[in-house]
Amino acid sequence: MKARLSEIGLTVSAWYRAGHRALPWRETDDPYKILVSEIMLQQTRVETVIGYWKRFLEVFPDIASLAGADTEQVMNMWQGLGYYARARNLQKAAQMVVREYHGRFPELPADIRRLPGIGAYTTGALASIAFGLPVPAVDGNVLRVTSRLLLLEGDVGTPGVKRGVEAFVADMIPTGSASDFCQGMMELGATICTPTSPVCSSCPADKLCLARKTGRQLEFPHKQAKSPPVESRQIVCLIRDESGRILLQNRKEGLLSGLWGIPHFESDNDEPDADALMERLGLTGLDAPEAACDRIHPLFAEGFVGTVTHVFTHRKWNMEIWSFLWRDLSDGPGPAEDFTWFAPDRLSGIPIPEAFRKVLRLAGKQPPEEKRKNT
DNA sequence: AATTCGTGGCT
DNA sequence: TAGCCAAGAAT
Repeated sequence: MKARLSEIGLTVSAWYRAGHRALPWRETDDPYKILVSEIMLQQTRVETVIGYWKRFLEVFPDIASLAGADTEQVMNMWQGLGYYARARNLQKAAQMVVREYHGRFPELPADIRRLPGIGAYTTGALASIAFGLPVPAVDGNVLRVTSRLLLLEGDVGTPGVKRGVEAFVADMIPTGSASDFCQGMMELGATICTPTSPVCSSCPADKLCLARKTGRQLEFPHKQAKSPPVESRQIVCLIRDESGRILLQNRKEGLLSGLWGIPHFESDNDEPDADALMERLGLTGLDAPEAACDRIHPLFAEGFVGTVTHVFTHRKWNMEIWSFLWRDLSDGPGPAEDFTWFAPDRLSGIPIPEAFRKVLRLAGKQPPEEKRKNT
């Protein structure tokens, strides 16, 4: 078996050396820049990452600049990329490298693994790509490729099977070619050994693949189906003041934390519930359910704007947008501390997730803002 | 082990 | 089109 694994490793690394896609992070040997690419690439497509990676490194060209940056600006560079905990963990990792390793990126896999946001895969990727160490980097590509090559019957979603694959892959790594092999396995999965239509006739490991030999390529990898997103009805409250500014909340935890959001709450009622909105805004000094339409109340309901749907990995928001005017009634109470008023022309400069940008576009509070392109 | 955490492209 | 999926990690 080991001879077989070793032959696969030599074949894949040689294939990678002979030719591969030119990706920008393959033109550097700076561990920091490679780290940024690896974090961005987690569960994210290459084409999407390219533009973000270039822009990010223009603003944070080295690990010290990222460590010392304003977190809001880091989130801003990440806006639209998703999985925002990655951005906050990346900055924490940068700060840890600066503080505990004097800005010198740690080479020991055990040290790399301790950095926030870096798990088994990213540790292997950095160790092998940036430092040439023989450490397995098992991502979704490698799970698929390996499960096909070896006809692995286990569910690749389970930690046990994944550890088993790591052991197999570790025995594939050719001496002195850890980087080419690591990237070769992923390149193979991304360009040849694809999920639904593998091009086996072009595969360098054609003769070594047990799935190919038995015509069972599409049966692998085995994985259990994910449960569909849970739907909910969200009442989204677009609140502007008399000077046209919009009220946003800095989200502190859970979904979309670290980004600015439009005040909203889950509801199954037909009309927006004034009590729920008051509670959402932290306005405990006021009462009366009818208050949202009362003339002496700061919040004046202007009416229904429209609906927006947004699907997250495991949630689906069916948003109903309602418009309110916040009237300055001299001494009245204001929104809670995590709320801030923003002029419409400031919205393009702060991190706001796609779900709420859709709402802003619907309401015409923000220019359509051309989609970021890879340049 | 099972959930949580975004977004966009593709079938 | 509704679901699947992408260079996963944290809890």
